[in-house]
Amino acid sequence: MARTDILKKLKQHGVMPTSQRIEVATVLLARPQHLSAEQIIDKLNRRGSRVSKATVYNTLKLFGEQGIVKELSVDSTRKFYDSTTHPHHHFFHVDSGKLSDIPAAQVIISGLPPLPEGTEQEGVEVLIRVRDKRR
Amino acid sequence: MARTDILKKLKQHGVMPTSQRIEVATVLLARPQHLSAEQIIDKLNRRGSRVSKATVYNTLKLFGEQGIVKELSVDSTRKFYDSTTHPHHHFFHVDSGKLSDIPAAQVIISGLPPLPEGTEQEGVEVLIRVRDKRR
DNA sequence: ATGCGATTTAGAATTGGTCTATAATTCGCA
DNA sequence: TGCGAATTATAGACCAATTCTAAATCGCAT
Repeated sequence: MARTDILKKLKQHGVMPTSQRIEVATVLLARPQHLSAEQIIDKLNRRGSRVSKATVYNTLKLFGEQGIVKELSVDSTRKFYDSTTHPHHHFFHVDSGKLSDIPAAQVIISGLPPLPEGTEQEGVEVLIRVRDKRR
Repeated sequence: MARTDILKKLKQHGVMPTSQRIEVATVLLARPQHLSAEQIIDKLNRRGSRVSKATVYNTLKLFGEQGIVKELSVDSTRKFYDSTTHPHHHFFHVDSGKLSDIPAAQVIISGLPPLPEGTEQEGVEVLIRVRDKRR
């Protein structure tokens, strides 16, 4: 994603594009991927960007709230940040801890009961837990 | 769940029924529910059972491994322990942090892609995120 | 240049959970 | 019934991810 697109995206979502936010966005939005905060910090350091840990966390939280990225709670030891925000599902590889995407487009879930009284739906997530085939 | 049933269940799953394990099982398996470790510790204390924090965690982990309860990672701040172990899905109420069950029986998911190469399926979880209806 | 709100920062604090070393309990068995 | 071995329980130290705090810095309109 080009720098100008990043800038546009931040503005579209009402986020002031500071240099640290641009750095974080550049790393995470580079491609469809799922990264933990720690992985993002590593990548930033490797690029030579000096962004503090606190800022990375603040920024990721802000991006999540503004819909620039999607927070995933798959593994209770850490959060993942997904650069793909449109609805989709995941495979979770339990041996490696890695996620991969399942496009939501053709997935149909039927036979669900009505939502609990007084609630409205916010999202549906399908998680398919897979492991290395043992033979 | 009566004490004798608890005893039977622990034995069936190859878990030696010590008094602490019976206490924890009694609290969690009382009904279909989703409790965090902290909630379980509270309930134990309120009943007057003195079981250490470490033992509660050890026990819950053991129960999870032996299929007596199911560990859920829905909210990345903590784990939930589900007294219902047969396959099913969940509503997650984002405002209250509470879970409720969706029987898996009649839910059908179609249009899923093949599993990633070299992997086999371990489980499927559908999570429907709901919030209070705003009007 | 100056002031001011927003942002960033280092490091402390918090939280959920695990580890370690010790103490207590239980088991197999003579 | 009693003893050593093995298993389990415990307090408290420890750990990793994340959040908080309070001070420093930035961007920019005056």
